[in-house]
Formats: sequence, C-alpha cells, structure tokens
Amino acid sequence: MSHTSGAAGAPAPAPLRVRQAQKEQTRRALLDAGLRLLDRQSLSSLGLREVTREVGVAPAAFYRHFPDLAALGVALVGEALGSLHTVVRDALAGGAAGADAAELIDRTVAITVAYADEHRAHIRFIARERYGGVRPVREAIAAELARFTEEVATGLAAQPASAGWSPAELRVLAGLYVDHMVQTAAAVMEAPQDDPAARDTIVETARMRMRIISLGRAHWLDGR
Amino acid sequence: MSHTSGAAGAPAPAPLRVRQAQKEQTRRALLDAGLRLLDRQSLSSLGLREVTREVGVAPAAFYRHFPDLAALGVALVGEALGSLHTVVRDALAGGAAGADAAELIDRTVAITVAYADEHRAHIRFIARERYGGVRPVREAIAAELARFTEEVATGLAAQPASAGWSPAELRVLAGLYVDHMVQTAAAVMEAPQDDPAARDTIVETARMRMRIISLGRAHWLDGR
DNA sequence: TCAGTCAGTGAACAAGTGTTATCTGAGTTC
DNA sequence: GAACTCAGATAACACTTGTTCACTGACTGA
Repeated sequence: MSHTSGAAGAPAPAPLRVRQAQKEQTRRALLDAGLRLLDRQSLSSLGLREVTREVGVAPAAFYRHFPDLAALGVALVGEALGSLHTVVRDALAGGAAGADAAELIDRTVAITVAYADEHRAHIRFIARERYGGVRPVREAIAAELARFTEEVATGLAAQPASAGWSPAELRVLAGLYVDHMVQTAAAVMEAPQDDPAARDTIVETARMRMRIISLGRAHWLDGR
Repeated sequence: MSHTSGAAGAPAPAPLRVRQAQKEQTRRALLDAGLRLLDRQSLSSLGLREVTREVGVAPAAFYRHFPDLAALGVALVGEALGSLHTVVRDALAGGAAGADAAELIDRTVAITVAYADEHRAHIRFIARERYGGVRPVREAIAAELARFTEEVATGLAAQPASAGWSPAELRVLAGLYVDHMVQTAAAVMEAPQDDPAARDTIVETARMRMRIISLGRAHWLDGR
C-alpha cells in the first residue's frame, strides 16, 4: 500500500477526516435523540428545539444536518426498514431447509416478534408514521415497504408451493404476509412490555392468522 | 299526551332548551372543524386555537365542551367507528342470503371501499391515530375495534361454515377480517382520489386477499 | 506555518401556543 | 318581571416555537 503521510503506517490512528467523524457523531446523536423522543409522541408534534435540547446542542446546529424535521424522519425510516431486509432473508431462508409448514410459521412469527422487541423504538416509529401526518415520511415508508414486498415476492417465487402462481398473484400474497408482519410487530408494541400473557396471546394470534393465510395459499389453485 | 305549557300544542316550535341546542351546535362545529383540520395533520400536532379559529369562536370557549384536545379526539373516535356497526351488519347479513362465496367477497369489499369513500375524513383519522401519539385516543380506537371484532365473531358463528370452530378461533378469524378491512380502507385513503387505475388495483388486491383468507378458513378443519 | 473551511454558538426575531380570570348578555326558571 | 345560570368574549399571562445572522475556533490542506 501507499502511505499518504510520513507517520508510522501500522496502527493508523486515523487522523484523517476528524471533522467529518465529529459531524457524523452529532448527526447520530440527533437521530438517536429524535427516535427516543418519538417513542411517546409522533413526528408532527416533535419540535426541532426539543431534539437539539436533548442532544445538548444549539438549535441552529440542527440545520447543518437536516433541512427539516421531516428529513430526519425520512432518515429514520431508512435505518428502521433497512435493517429489516436481512431479517426477511433469514425467514425466507428457512423455507429452503426441510422444515414442515407449521414449524416454519412458528419460526417466522418468532423472528418477527424478536425483531420487534429488539427494535422497539424503530417499529413504533414506523407503525406511528405509516399513516401519520408527515407526507414525505409516509411516502418513504410506503416505498420501503414496497421494495420489501417485492423482495418477499421473489423469495416466495422460489418455493415449490408457488408453482402456477403469476407474479402479480405472488405480489399480493407477499403484501399480505408483509402487512401481517407489520401488524404483528405493532401489536407487540401495544402490549405492556411486562405482561407475558398478553404477549402470548399476540404470538398465538399471529400464528393462527399466518396458518389461515398459508392454508389459503395452499388451496389457491384448487378450482383451477 | 299532557301539555307542559299553555301554548298551542300542535306544531310545537320547540322553544324548550334553546340554550342546550346552541351548545350542541358549537360542539358539533368544533368536532367538524377538528376533523377537517385532521385531514392534513395528526392530532398531536393540532392546536386548540387552530380549532377555535376555524370555528370562529374564542379559544376559551373550547373548554366549555372538552377539557382537552385528546377528549375531542376520543369523541371523534366514537362517531367514526360508531356508524360502522351498521355497515358490518349489512355485510354479514349478505351471508344469510343465498349468495355464493365469491360474490359475497366482492360485495364486502365493495361495501368497505364505498364506506371509506363516504367517510374519508373519519377513516383517515382512525388510520392515523390507531398507533398515533395520543394515548387515550389510541386506547379508544383499540376498544372500539375490539367491540367490532366481537360483533363480527358472533356474526361468523351464525354461518354454517363456522361449524367446529371454537369461539377463540372465531375471534382470531374475525380480527383478521377486521384488520383487513381497516387496511383496505386506509389504502383507499392513500391512493390519489382521481386515479381510477390505482383504486382498481387496491380493490382487486383486497378481493384476492380476502379470497385467500376465506379459502384458509374453509380448509381450517381439514387436518382435524 | 498559514489561509480557508465549516460545525457549532449565542442572541435576537416575530409568531405562535395553552390556560386563566373577569366580564357580558341571552336563555332559563320561578 | 326579577334572579340566576352559563356559553362565549376579551385580554392578559408566561412560555415555546422555527429561522436568521454574525461569530468563533478547531480541523484541514497546501
């Protein structure tokens, strides 16, 4: 490798772009503070000053990172739903392994609930803003969810159970699964965190709903 | 009948309780104005002064009718979901008549979409606040939706197709139908009002989803 | 080493907010 | 017709809000 400065090359204490790193750091702080505050209120009622106060930074500093609170919201949508793509790959990957249908459904529900638990704030944010009062955020969520549905659709297409299904039909099915997932995650948020009984009811309900849907899928081609 | 005053009894120009009627009138105006403003924003960002200004009344007058904006929201939930009960009765009544399954599904979807169109503001409000930032409103919606699910469940129980289903299972199925209805109505809101193609896609998607669910229902008892 | 960049500061701005106390006058009741 | 009630008006309160501006000073690159 070529060296850019005369310093000792091995440990590389990364003196490069300290400025940029610091900026990124307060940007993160703004996003985190925003997400934290959004646990109890919705984006349209969140104040710019509220966020900067939480971070401990001057109000004007906000504009160095986002033009708007809406822009911050859109950024949050990105990280909330971006990390979800790996999850869906996990869930769909289970289909390739030789597990039976019931087991697969339980696994998918378990993955969904676990994810919802690990990302409470993100999920709550998505559920709240999906039909919320801020247009650009709503659109960002819709777009991300659409990409997501497409991904599930192509995943389903690879399964033997999808023989004879048109791409359009598979997309509808995928959308049904995705909406069901979002609904389940939102339900988990709504239940008190320390009430295992309520949680079990949610999980059991989610399983049965998914079984019904999968049963319908299995018999879709019965009448030609 | 007995007369309470000596005036001519027949036409009864209703001089009684003028005060109360006037109060009710501005209460209605507040609710209407609130709903109108909530088409473009969510409850948590709505201002008390904003509402009274829209009505043309002093800010302080608001407190004669509601302690809170949250209380106004709860009242709106009541009227938004109250009128829906008659709709579900309509849809379920179709089951009693001798229509075949496919026709029944189309009818139900049509009813749902028509209702959503006629009550745009109400539906938008419910979708927005279901997981919105105002706790009491969220709870009111959840409670109303639960009552609603119960009603659907007892309606389904009366159908021959429900033989062998436990009440708990019927409740899950009813919940699935209800959530699907809400989802469909919300999707109708999201589509541009003057784009028939987008609307058709939504209707067609809703139908197929419902067919899948109903198919799953029909085969639920296949494996005992 | 030195000039330039730019993330964050501090102060001021014009508006907006929810809430309160006091007053007014039409509607009610006897 | 006089006494009372109470929906709504008026005005003031103490804040909070988003946005702007000129500024400071650590980091950057030559």
